[in-house]
Amino acid sequence: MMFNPEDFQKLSPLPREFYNRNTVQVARDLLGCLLVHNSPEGTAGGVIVETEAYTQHGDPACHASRGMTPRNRVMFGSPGHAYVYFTYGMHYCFNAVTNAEGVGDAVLIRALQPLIGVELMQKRRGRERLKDLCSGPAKLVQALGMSKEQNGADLTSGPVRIFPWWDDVNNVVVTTRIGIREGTELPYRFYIKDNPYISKK
DNA sequence: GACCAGATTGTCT
DNA sequence: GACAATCTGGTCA
Repeated sequence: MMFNPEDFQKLSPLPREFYNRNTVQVARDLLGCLLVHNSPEGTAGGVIVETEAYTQHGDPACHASRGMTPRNRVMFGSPGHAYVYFTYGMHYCFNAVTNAEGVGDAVLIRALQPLIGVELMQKRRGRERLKDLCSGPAKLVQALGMSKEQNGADLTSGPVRIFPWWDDVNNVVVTTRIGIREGTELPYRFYIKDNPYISKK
């Protein structure tokens, strides 16, 4: 597919008001949006096809559920910023901070459909198949070349941005979240039905 | 396909 | 000291 990375630079990123809403709603609405990272190595990105909501109130799986710590402090900051955390001794995961400032909510981006900078993502991942590039929260962070450097980045004006992309996202599946021990009963995971690039059924 | 062990270290109790 | 919003490569079917 032909694609000029300059093209979407002219689009308007999702405004801060988009993120300053109910977190579960934002998680649903982020499906079909385009996540892009502009790095010195080049530009890479893809369409969001899987998300999970984490809410500070009534959600024990949320990093912010037991109050502010050095790690989770950006979750309590202004919405529309990146929360990138390190886990399992080797992986990073990317979230968008949501809801009002001071609340402590975020949406975990779990999978992308690769679209921009595919060659660069293949190189970073050491994998050829498109399905192996962004089909998991730590995979997509690696493919996009992100790390703790992007923690706290402004998604409306920084090197990491999210744009409206697909107009009508239908066939959204709502289910329970993956890889957590508490809060497993909450229906906070969203993915696009039959999309081949999600992490797991 | 399903299931499982191992990797590896920042973070919090 | 225990654990973690994961991934990979192995086994078995």
